[in-house]
Amino acid sequence: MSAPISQDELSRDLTRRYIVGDESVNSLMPSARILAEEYGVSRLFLREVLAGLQRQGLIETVPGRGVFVRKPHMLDAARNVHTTLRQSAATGHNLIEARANLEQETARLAALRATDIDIQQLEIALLAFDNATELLARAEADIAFHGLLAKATQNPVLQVMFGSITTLTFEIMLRSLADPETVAKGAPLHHTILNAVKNREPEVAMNAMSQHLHIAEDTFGPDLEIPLSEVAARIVSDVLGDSRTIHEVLDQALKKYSMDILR
Amino acid sequence: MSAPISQDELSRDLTRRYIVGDESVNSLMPSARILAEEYGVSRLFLREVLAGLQRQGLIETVPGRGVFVRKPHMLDAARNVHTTLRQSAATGHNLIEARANLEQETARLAALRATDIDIQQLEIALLAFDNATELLARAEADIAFHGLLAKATQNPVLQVMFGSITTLTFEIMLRSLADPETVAKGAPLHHTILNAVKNREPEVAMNAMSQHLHIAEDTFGPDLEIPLSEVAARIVSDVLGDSRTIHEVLDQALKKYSMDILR
DNA sequence: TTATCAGACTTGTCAGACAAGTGAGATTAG
DNA sequence: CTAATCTCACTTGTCTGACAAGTCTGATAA
Repeated sequence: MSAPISQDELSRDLTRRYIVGDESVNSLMPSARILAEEYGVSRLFLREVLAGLQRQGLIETVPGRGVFVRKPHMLDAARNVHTTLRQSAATGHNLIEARANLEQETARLAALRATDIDIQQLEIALLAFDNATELLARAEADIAFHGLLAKATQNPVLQVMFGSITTLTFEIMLRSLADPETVAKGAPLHHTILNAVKNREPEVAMNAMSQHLHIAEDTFGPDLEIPLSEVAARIVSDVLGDSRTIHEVLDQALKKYSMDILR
Repeated sequence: MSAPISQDELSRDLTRRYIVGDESVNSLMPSARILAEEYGVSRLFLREVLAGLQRQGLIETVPGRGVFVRKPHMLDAARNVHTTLRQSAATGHNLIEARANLEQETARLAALRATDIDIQQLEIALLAFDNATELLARAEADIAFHGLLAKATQNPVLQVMFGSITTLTFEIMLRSLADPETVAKGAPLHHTILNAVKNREPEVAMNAMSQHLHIAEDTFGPDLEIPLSEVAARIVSDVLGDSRTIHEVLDQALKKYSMDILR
């Protein structure tokens, strides 16, 4: 007589057995039917556990094929954080304040630690930003540039912290970058930052980032103090329509610029 | 003839209908049977959608009672981020670097904006920290103190960013606070920080926080450069055993100190 | 007035079934 | 012999109907 296993226990056990170390990534787990039988639970019960693991980005279930082990992506975590932020009363001012602190340090550390590959990828993103004619393409290149800087710090914790506000940041970029004046004033600072990273000048990179982030403050005007949730919802539906979610767009954009952070 | 609704669409529609604004919090949603019938989907399908909303902390299903609307808690987001961090190669050095940047700014802003209530709650947490005899109790008070500082910034974005590394931070605290010397050196700085907050001295608060965070660096020694996931897993099983998860403990601890951030 | 209890709810779980997608191996046409 | 096709055994996704367990309400009885 053994007590029935809980979802949490089963989840932990599956993780221990199949999701450990990098060598297990992309491997195929036993089918849900077999696992359910093995643990003496119904397939439905096991499915709920698998759904939990999938939301954490640990696995991916493919219809007709099976369950694959995956390495969690920065954005897997970001998705849920975004919900919390959307429900909060956070304003544009709050976001800029938080970003300023995080990204100044990010720029500083990137200037100290960026690898040649990091710099190459930053150049690609920056070129795409300059050449972009569409709002969406410009925003994609912009968020990629900032994300790649986070990657260049070589610090996973900073990357995840940046990831946690990435979706909201992207939404706000869609607003800022619609204003030509903001683009005109902000674009040169991207180059200043990248040059400082190349020349290993942490202080220069940090200051340029500070200026860059505070440009948005001017253009936002009165919107700076109203909840971002309202602003963001309106922008997203305007730019994307109802076909694609913000997460899908963002996921695709980051892949495009080799932003395989933490993957 | 209408196309069958997707989980995402249903999720969004439910959110729009029942989970908007603060007045809907704690309200009771229609039963799963009724909702399923209304949308023309099976109860199972609707359950999966509800499970997704529950994981985001937007609702809470109570057996025998129904589905209640909830406001997402800082830790709802933290749970998933923690998974990503655990799977990453983050080291103690990475965490301290990220915390130093975030929490120095947090201390500075708290000194500028803390309300009387914030200060009262900080005092309670600090008193509990000083009087704690057990390791777990000390860690609970410690994480609460730092979380309350984040709350005192009045910035939801900073709170969520702190939340995203709270679980990992808590795990590491369980290690640091086991060392008497670290406790002896760190404890006075808590008082320095709180006094600076009371006296509205942002620079003093920031510097004290900086010192406080870098004390841990000395005690970690060689462990500073090995993946935190290994260190954390060992500590947690030692202190908690297998009965309670780290999330349960943390959730309870934060409730104890009125850390109803974002709730 | 108070205590008890039956019944009508709720969510959680189960078993069995079928649809849709995938892939490998057998089969067939060239 | 080669290559295209097809069958079939897998996979996950979903549905239906059923029952257990918890909870609340209101009628009933002491």
